[in-house]
Parts: sequence; C-alpha cells; structure tokens
Amino acid sequence: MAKISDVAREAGVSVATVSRALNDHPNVNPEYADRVRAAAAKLGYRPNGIARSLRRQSSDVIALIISDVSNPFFTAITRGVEDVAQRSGYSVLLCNADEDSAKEATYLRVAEQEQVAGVILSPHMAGSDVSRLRGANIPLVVIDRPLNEPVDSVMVHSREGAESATNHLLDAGWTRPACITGPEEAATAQERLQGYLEAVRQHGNLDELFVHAPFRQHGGARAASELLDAEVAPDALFVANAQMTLGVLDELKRRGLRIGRDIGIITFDDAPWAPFISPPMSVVAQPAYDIGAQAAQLLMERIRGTAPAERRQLTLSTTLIVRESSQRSWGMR
Amino acid sequence: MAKISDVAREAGVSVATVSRALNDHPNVNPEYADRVRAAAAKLGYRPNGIARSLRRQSSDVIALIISDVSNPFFTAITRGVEDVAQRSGYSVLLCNADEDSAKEATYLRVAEQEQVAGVILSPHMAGSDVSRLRGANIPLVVIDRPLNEPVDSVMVHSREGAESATNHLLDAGWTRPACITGPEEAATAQERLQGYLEAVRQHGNLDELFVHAPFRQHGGARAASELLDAEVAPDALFVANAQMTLGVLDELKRRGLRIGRDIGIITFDDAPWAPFISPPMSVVAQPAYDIGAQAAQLLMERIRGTAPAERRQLTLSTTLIVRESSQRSWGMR
DNA sequence: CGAACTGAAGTAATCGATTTCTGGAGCCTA
DNA sequence: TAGGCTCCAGAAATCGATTACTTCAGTTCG
Repeated sequence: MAKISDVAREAGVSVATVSRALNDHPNVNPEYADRVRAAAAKLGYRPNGIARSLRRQSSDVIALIISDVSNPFFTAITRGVEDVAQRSGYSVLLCNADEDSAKEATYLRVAEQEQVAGVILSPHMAGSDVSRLRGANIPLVVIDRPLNEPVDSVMVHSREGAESATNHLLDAGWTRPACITGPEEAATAQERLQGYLEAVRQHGNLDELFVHAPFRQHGGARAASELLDAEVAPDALFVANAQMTLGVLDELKRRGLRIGRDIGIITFDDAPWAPFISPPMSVVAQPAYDIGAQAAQLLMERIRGTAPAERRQLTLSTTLIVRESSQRSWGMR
Repeated sequence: MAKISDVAREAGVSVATVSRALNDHPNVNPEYADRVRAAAAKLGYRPNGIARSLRRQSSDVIALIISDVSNPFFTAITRGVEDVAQRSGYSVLLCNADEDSAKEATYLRVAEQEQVAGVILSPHMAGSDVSRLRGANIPLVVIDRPLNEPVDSVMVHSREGAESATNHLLDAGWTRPACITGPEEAATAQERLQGYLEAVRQHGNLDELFVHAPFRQHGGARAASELLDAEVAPDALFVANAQMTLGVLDELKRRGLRIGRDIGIITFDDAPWAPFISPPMSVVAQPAYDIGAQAAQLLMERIRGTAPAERRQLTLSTTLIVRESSQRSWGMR
C-alpha cells in the first residue's frame, strides 16, 4: 500500500503538504494541491485509517450494539441508524451482543479500542457497565432499554403499549388473558408486564397470569407450554416480543389450539410476517426505524458537540394494529 | 485513559518492559511482571487497540459484509461466523451493504482502513472490486455469491435446490409453474432461475415463465403481480428468496387467491415464520449457519497462515422441506 | 527603509503501542 | 583474567498519519 510519504515523493513536496492538500486545509497553493491529488490518484493512495485515528483520537465509524440480530425489530432500527449516519459521513459497525452480557462487554471493549466516534447501545441490563466509554470520552446513546446512567436515550412507551394490547384483548371478549414476557432483568420485559398487570387490575377480579422467559422462540414455546398446562389455562395471550410469538405459535399448533376460537393472541412488534400467518396477527407496533434514526441523530449532535450538556430522553409511542388473531369472532360463523 | 507510560511509571519500569510483561514474552523477570500486572490493574489500563494495530499492522476483528440485515438467511450466517470467530478470539463487525454496490464499496474501504484481520463478504455482484483488500494483504472469504477472483468461497448448490423445488411443484400436480427470481446481476438469482428452467425443460412443452425483481418484499409483490396479470397466468410459483415471498403473499392475498387451491408456492430459504403461515410454506432450506461457520473457519486458517496456497471452494447442499403450500390437495376435501 | 505581518512550505513532535537495538551484570571457560 | 555467553532491562526506532512550530519570501505600512 502506498503511504503518504510515497505520495509526497511522487509529488515532490513534503508529507505535511500532502496531508493538508488532501484534507483541503486553507493556505495550500492550488497548483501543489493539484499535483498532490494527481500523485495520490496515480499511486492509488488511501490514508491509513488506523494511523489517522491514532493521531486524531477518533474515527468516522460508529458502533451499534444490538441485543439480537435475528430480531427484525433490531434490524429495522439498524436501517434507521444507517440512513442518518451515512448522511453525516459515518459508517456503522453492527455488533450482535446476542442477549449476552459477556458479548456485550466484549463489543464495548472493541468500540473503545477502535476509538469509534460514538456508540448506540441497547443494553442487556440496566446495570451494563459503560464506564470505559465515558473514560474514553466516547459519546453514547442508549436505545430500547434504560441504563442506570444519565445518558441520552430513545425509548418506547412499552407500558402503555402493553396496557392497550391487554385492554384490547379484554374488550374483544377474552376473559382470562395471560402475559408472556422476557427475562426479569430486561426492563422492557418488566414494563410490558406492568402494562399487562395494570390493565388486568383495572378490570377487577381477574387472575394475574404471567411467565418470564428468554426473548427467543424457544422461550415463547416454553412459556406458552407452562401457561397452558396450568389447571385453569388462559384463553388469551399477550406476548412481549415477536420472536417469542413464533415459539408460542409452535406450541399452539402442537396442541391443536385454534387461534381466534380457542385462544386469542396479540404480540409486541410488527414483524414482516405478522399479516401473513393465519389468522393475521394483531400487534403493538414499535416505530423501530424512527428509534434508530432518532438515536443516530442524537449521537451525531453529541459527536459534533452541538448537543446541550444535559441528557435528552425521547420516548416514542407504539401503535396498536388490530388484525384477527386477537378477535373472538374469527373462525366462528 | 491510562496509557502504557502511566503503567510504566506506576510500576517503576520502562514501557518496553510493560509491553513485554503484558504480552507475556519470555525473558521477563517474574517479579517485574507481577508488579506490572498490579500497576495495570490498579490504573485500569487497557492497551489502545488503534496504536497496537498501527504497530502490528493488523487487529483482532474481522468484518462480515452481508447483503441485507433484514434477511434472516444472512443473520443466520452471522451466528455461524460469530461462533467460530469468537472461539478464536476474534470479534465480528457486521456491515450491511444493503444490496447496494456503493455501500459495499464503502464498507470494503472501512475494512481496509481499519486493518481488520480478515473479511467475509457476500458480494453484490461477481464484479465487485476487492483489489484493495488484496493490496492491503487482508484475507477474504466469499459467501453465497461468487466473485470473479480466485478466493476461498462457501456457496450453496442453488441450481440443484431450485431444480428440485420446481420438480416438486410439477410432481405435486401443478401444470404451469413460474419463477420469481432476484435481479439479473445477482448470481444466485441466475442459478435459481437456471434450476427452474432445467426442470421445466425436462418436463417438455411447458412455458418458461419468470421475472427478475429486487430480492425484497416489494420486489416479490411486483413480480407476482406481473405474472398474475399475464394472459395465461401461472398456477404455481417458485420464489427465489424469503423476503420476496412475503411480497408474493401480500399480492396473493390482495387478489384473493388461495394457496394450495388456486396456486401453489415454494420458496428458497427456511425463514422462521415459514411453518406458521397458512398453509405452511414449503421451502428449499439453505444451511445458513454452516455457511457462516465454514467461511469463518476458512478465514481463520488464512489469517493464521495455515491454509494451503490454492483457493478452497466449498459448496453445501440445500434441503427440500415439503410442507403444504406446494401441495395441490390442501384445502380440497 | 525597516518593522510587522501574511501566506505557504518544510521540519519535527505527536498519538500509544511494539520491537529492535544496545548495554550491563553475572557466569563459565580457556 | 580476558573473552564469550546468556538474561534482562532500558533507550530508541517504528507504524503512518496530523499538526504545532519554524522558516522564508513577499507585502504592507508607519
């Protein structure tokens, strides 16, 4: 690889001049600048990003650390992040923490070591340790789940979404709704459960049925199985995430339960497949793309230093999309 | 952030000794080594990865550049890559080229600039320019789609998969199968089309019906619409990717066509939702996880220098999974 | 006319690690 | 006792850029 000194030799100037010309600093003789550009093009010179980062103490990539690549919610966020980052000239490195604190820590370390310009993180737990980022002065924006630190964040009104989903189930005529939520340490799991509980309590003398499980397909299957094995099984399910819902569907199928007739179901996250299963799945949709876009926006402002000192906390709203899986009438005629 | 000279001062030794102690070189007085480790721990020292990479001319991260994060096929690959990379002590930076040559070029540049230890790429086109990686001496493994360069690769027998899918459609009693495939520049799109054509030709006097479209949901919808608007519409569809299939389903629904009765359908890729739509979707499953794992394995060997000089080309097989969407009987009783 | 200023180039310090080179201490051997 | 080894630590070079500082020529102005 050609380096800056090669370009300097080729153009017959000093390395400082090459650097200045290529970064279009003021006060460079245009004629020299042209010569430098020609030499650089001829040699196929590309500045070594590592050396540049070392000197500048920052690079033009940001890290996006998400909880689970295979969850469409997070990949939709990714799109939002990429679009606004790219517009500001930043590249996005995606890191899959895979709902695992150890992997998350690894990627936070990588982010620090690689001196990324900023990090967007969906923390595995509220207690995730981001102290090294602060130490390295790397801006951070947190998404989806809160952190026990005063940092910029973009969240969603999960509780309200869960409450309206549960109310919808009740309004539709189901009488014994249960909640399948994520692991106890996940704040979103807690909030969605809270929303469910609130709705159930408002309706009076209803049992509070819920189980915690991993935010994964197998977690949903296990949770559904547990609930349905109970002495008095629920007749409707509110599921806290789309991945789990696939597991739930599996379990319902295994047991031959017909959705809309034997059991009602509504889930968080409007996965791309939701309209196409049978019956079409009612959902609480999260504005995933916007979460990503807003988070990236906040991060860009922090990186540029145009952000106010105090933390900013955005909370976006969910949308209840009623299809058929939550309706009692379906399949009865 | 504490740096190596701080540790050296704290431990009362030179920076060279600190470096040697921390990288456990031979010939370091154990007592000094202990003192260095203690000092490093006390200061919370972590070597600056940038500086280290600059000197060592390589880092311990690899880049995985995929065509589309929102495609479950690629996220499954990601899992495979991560598992084996992690086992060898490498972190994976995921880059979403988004079926866009410009973005792909950007990420290839980033990979070069950041001096990653290696790259796994699913190239947008066979002509994608990877010359810079060769120049920078960064090992490359190509997945899913071939490249006009002699590099290690892990592919799938797409043609055979497509052929068996089409044959299955024909065997099931459909008489006018069509193929919805990806854009012409995508090799996988071509191969899947070839497989379809081969099957159709073997069966004699059948029309060859196919349309190219982007490997996306809207692409599938558009293609389906076009085919179904034809004078003599197909009675079965072989779709080249799961994303497109969602679009196809949308279009079929819009037109009120009943799968299994009015039209048969089979698709490439066993998406997680495939068993749950109605009727359950027959698919040609790709061994996505294995593709990733094998590619990472090849890459690790290249990085370690234990790989043979000549290129290695693996081609894995697909599996036909017959569910119900492809069967003629469904819905008739 | 000389001091002060400006523009544009080069020299060298710098970022933070790794690694080569250099040299001193201790030991062995002829 | 001199010469040759080995072990180990520090000094300094190195990776490839950016940038503070220096230098010099040409201009402006009192």
